[in-house]
Amino acid sequence: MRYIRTNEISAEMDGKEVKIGGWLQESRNLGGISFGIIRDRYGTVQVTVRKKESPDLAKIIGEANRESVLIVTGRVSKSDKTPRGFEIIPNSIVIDSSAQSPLPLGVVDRVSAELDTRLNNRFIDLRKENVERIFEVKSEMLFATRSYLRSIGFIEVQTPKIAAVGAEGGATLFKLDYFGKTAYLAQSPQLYKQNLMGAGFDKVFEIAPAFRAEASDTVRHLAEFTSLDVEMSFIESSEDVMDVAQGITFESMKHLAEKCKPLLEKCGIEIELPKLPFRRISYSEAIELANSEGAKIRSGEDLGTEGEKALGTAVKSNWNEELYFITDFPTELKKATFYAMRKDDNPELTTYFDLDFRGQEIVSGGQREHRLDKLLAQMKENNLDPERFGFYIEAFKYGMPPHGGFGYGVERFVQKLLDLTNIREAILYPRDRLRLMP
RNA sequence: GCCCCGGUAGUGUAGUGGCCUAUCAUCCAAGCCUGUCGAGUUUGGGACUCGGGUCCGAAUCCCGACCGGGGCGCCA
Repeated sequence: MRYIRTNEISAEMDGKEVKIGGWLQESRNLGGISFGIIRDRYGTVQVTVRKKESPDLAKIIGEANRESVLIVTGRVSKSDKTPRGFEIIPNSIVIDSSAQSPLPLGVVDRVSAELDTRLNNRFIDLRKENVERIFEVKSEMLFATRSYLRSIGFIEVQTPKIAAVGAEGGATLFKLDYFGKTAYLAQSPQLYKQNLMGAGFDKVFEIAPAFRAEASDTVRHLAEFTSLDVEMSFIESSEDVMDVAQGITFESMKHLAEKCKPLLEKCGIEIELPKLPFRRISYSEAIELANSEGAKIRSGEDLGTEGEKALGTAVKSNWNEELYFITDFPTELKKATFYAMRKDDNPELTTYFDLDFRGQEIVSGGQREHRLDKLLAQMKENNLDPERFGFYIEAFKYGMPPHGGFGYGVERFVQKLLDLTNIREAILYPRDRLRLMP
């Protein structure tokens, strides 16, 4: 007999024999009757045992520790005394895999646990319905993203995660021994996806881990995160690139709002689709807006965390919007981004933008400098040796189209969308400065 | 890297030098109750991170170690 999932059973199946497997969420032992609640990823069902009729089965339910895996075969019985309108009257209950007691973490206890405790026991934490849902949302978001990008002609690629050079300096690179040579974990597919523009792959995207050895210990940083990278050729300006970042965001939200209603209901959130196009706010306007909400940022200064948050508040109160671009970043602030194209008519400004969601950066990108002489000059400003970037530079010598792209923080999007206080909740097994296990 | 803060049963907490034989909830165990569904009810169980110090006396004060949380810088 094949297993049936809890969501596949209904009151209409009254009388039918079924086999279910799941975790014993709780058992209630009353005078002459016992209830066992069996849970799988889809929900719960109640198994009801009358002690007089089945003393042996009542004993098994009573003896099984919470969270043990039970296999129950029995008959579906229509009942108006249960929330789902039916229950299972078992003819067999097997404790297939017993759970030790006490549990390191309760799945349905009426006390919360600290994130650290939860992460230390992540496999149990993930049994919680509201925790598991986060990853369903993430999965749906990536599904919608792939569908959208493919529908507008992008192909999905995979670039190396072990590399000899990083895109931005060495401070944030994880060093590793590569057959006696020094290599690094990729902090970004930046150089490779640009290289692919030279190869003629005019629209590519990649969804892959990126590694940052930043000593950033915050609720929005991870040492390993999922980077959604896009790169595209023959663009007129960074506006073309922004449209795609906007499209991914919008289509993901639309997919969730329209195709995943039960999931969103379970998450307790409602998605209000953002207006298109997303508001474009220039860097200098952003400072004024942030300052109007109490930030104290001088012109030319970086917005900083405080400024970003204040800007989010300002945009919300002025226009009731939560997704917006910050454009025209000053060259002074993007100096380290040697591949960023500066505006031809005003070299003090770059073509770079951020996409912020409720006061937090989730996307960063822009048009790249594809003209070799300018690129080399910008590398020189950063004291970077082009020799070290061999394969990257070579591609610019043999026909490189105008192009641009961005990096999109998948966990950051999920975090903001679901209003999670810590980004670690948006990744199964977070890696941060202190955590390498599990 | 810098700045703040914390570590008490399995989980989450109360506790600011003697009233601590350490609070409450959850949890666990046993009992009662034929329909629970945050079940109810009775009884019971379980903890001061480690090392040093101050003091008549330390969960409480000091030092160190280890572990963790938040903020900033930076970024996705």
